Amino acid sequence: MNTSPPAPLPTDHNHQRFIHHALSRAEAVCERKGRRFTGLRKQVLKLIWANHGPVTAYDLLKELRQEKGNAEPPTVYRALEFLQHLGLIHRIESLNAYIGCDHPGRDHVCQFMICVRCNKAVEVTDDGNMTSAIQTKADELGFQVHSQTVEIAGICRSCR
Amino acid sequence: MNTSPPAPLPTDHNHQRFIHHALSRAEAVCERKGRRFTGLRKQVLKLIWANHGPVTAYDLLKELRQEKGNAEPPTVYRALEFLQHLGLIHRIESLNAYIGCDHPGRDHVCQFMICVRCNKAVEVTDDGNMTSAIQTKADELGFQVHSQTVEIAGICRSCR
DNA sequence: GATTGTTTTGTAATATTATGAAGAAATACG
DNA sequence: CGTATTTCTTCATAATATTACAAAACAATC
Repeated sequence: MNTSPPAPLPTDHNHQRFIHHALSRAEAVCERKGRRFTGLRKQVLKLIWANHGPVTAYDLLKELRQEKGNAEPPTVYRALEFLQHLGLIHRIESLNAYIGCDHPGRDHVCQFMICVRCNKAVEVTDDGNMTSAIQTKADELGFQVHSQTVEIAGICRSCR
Repeated sequence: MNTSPPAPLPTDHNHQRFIHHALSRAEAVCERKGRRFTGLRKQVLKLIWANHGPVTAYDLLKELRQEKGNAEPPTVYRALEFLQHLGLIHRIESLNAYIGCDHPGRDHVCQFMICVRCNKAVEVTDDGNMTSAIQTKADELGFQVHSQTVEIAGICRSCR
């Protein structure tokens, strides 16, 4: 008879590794920028990655409460703000939700394809087309770009 | 002595005409689609145009209350939803605000340059570059686009 | 290893944005 | 007309986000 613990699904296992990777990357970023990667911030980032899609601040708040008993909105919002500033997560405006960034570090414009059916969001890496289209328009208008939000809603391949 | 009423500033005058134009355009759209352009909906659309930039639902609620005494959130939100569905206004996700659409009627992707200093938002007409960049990416991913949100934040020419 | 200044976190209160549900009023339509 | 549908009002509540201030943790220096 098999007494070993149930093997985690491969995807879960991968995901665990993925989370771990994200966390060490985050640690490195903080190090480099001289900011503190405190327990709380790490915990919030971990929760964000543990969810497979965009999570709202209040989702995180609930989970945080389960893990550490107490937590109020500012706690979550502050951690989110910190992580966002360091480019470790992105906010998805059209969902009021947050998601981990696949490739923090380099400055990048960030664009999402968001499935209205399964609620997954994938961050798209721009070849430069989108960015240059935006830049061209901005130049025409004499507009100095600070940041951009590109969120495409639709149906993803697996939900079709 | 001059007893005539103070002449409105040209810009205000233009703006009045502009509002009026927007309203009749709206009326036409409703007609064409067989929807009712009720007093309330007209009033809300007028208020949106009367503001020179993006307005929030609760701004509109306040103004509505001043004009007609009573009004509750659902009243405003429903009118907004109606107008949005008909393409007469757009919602700006990053501001939780609404703004009149310059060129309703034809289906169009919609992109905004939003000034973080003066809060004005201008709707940019895409030459197709942006749209095609997005479409290309979507095709790559097998993603079927429903709608897109492109919001560029920065400093506009006159605020530089 | 105490002191001091800075950053981070906790907590309570409140502000802002948005939706649900039930019934009344207005309108369309046979 | 009568009746079906849509729209509007109202009250209630949910969801999202911020302010303000106190306490705790930390880091840097003496």
